[in-house]
Amino acid sequence: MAKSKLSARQENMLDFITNFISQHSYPPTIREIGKACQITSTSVVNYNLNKLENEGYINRMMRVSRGIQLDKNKASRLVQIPLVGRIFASEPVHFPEAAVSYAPDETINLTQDLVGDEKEIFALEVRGDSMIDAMINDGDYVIMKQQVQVNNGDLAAIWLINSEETTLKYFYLENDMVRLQPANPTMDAIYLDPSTIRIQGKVILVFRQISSQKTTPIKSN
Amino acid sequence: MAKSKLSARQENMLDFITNFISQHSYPPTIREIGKACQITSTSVVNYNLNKLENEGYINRMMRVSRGIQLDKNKASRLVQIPLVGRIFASEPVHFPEAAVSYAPDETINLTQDLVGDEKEIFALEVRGDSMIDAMINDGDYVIMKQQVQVNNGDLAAIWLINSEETTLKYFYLENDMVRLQPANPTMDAIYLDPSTIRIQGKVILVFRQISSQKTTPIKSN
DNA sequence: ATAATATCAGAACAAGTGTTCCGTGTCAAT
DNA sequence: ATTGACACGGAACACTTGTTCTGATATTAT
Repeated sequence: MAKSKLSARQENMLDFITNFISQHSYPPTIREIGKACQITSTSVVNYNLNKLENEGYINRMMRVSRGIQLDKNKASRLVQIPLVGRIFASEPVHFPEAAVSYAPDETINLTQDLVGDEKEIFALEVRGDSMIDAMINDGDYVIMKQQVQVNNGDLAAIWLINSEETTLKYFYLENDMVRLQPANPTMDAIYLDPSTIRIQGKVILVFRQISSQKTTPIKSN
Repeated sequence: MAKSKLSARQENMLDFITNFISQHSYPPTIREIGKACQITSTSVVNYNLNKLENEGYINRMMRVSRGIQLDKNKASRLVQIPLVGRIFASEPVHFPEAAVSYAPDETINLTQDLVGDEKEIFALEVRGDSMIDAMINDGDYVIMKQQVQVNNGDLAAIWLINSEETTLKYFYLENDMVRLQPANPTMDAIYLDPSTIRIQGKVILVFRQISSQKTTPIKSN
């Protein structure tokens, strides 16, 4: 019932089923799933389909050919995002070393429809009020993808070399100058030479937990 | 390939298939179709499925269970709407007598997704500029359903008893008074006592043929 | 190490399912 | 009346497909 991490095989199967339905508009058979996922035995496919059903990803109709329904509410898979640290204005974003397996103390669980198919995404907790011009408050969580290049219009994490601070702003490259546009429309953009910044990543999602326990503090400015 | 009128049985089947897919998200089997449509023989279902495929309403995958695809471009059926006359501002809408079979000289062919599932709908050609406040011009076609009652917000054909004219306006019943709102937002609504009007029908669709042969005339007012 | 559990493969079975063949009845045209 | 096209029903066939059984292998906990 509860969502848990799927095995690689189950993930593979769910991928295939989703694609198959969107291509054919009817679900695949057990044997079609097996063939696509390199599973020689129908019983193994059946076994993992039951797992997927117990986890709530699909519904199965007993004794009905192609009797698989994608549970639309749950079909978007759980994505476990490692919470790798905190983001301060006063220092560059610290991503963990790539290709190094590590055990994150904490993970943020979101659904795939929210964060998309991006791989290697990280969650960071925002510390301080310095991101206020990105409409991001102290305590917010930022889901980012580490990359040294972003597209125009992306909300990017940028290390300002001269002032030695990290900022989150919308990135636009215009005539060899970089325009950094705050998310807050009342604030002005800043223009910088590309050599004075270092792109650290792209923001995929920002969320804020409004807990009922603590009243939301009123910012003094 | 070309669209033609479906038999009652084929229409019934196509209805069932459409509903079945939307309910189950996988297509029905031949026998499920037969049972739902009171067809005892699978061969007859197969026979009519091939007809539906030849007419372009569905695609079939040979030897595939539940291998039916609704051709989304063609699945919306052709609806033949009898053109029963013209609509003048100076006289009530003249619908043909109900329960009397008649042979319309002309029919308007539209697809079901445009006009919905309503039965007993008629096409009327608009004559004169008097419907201009409903954004309907001379020569436009109006698809209507005859009914003596409409819901608030419906675009209704209304016979004004006192002034002896037909008008097309959005209908709102407010505090025992009827507000007739022109489609043209620059024009004011009129308020009438319900006893002074007679609802004749609900407008389902309005369309205008812009033929390349004649240039669209510029209205003088 | 040992047991318990999870995952897997192969095979066989029973039910589901599309296909095909044959015959009947209807209807319009000749 | 005869023909032909069309629609239909019944039945049988062959293939598809979900299910189940047995046993092997891998993983984890004690």
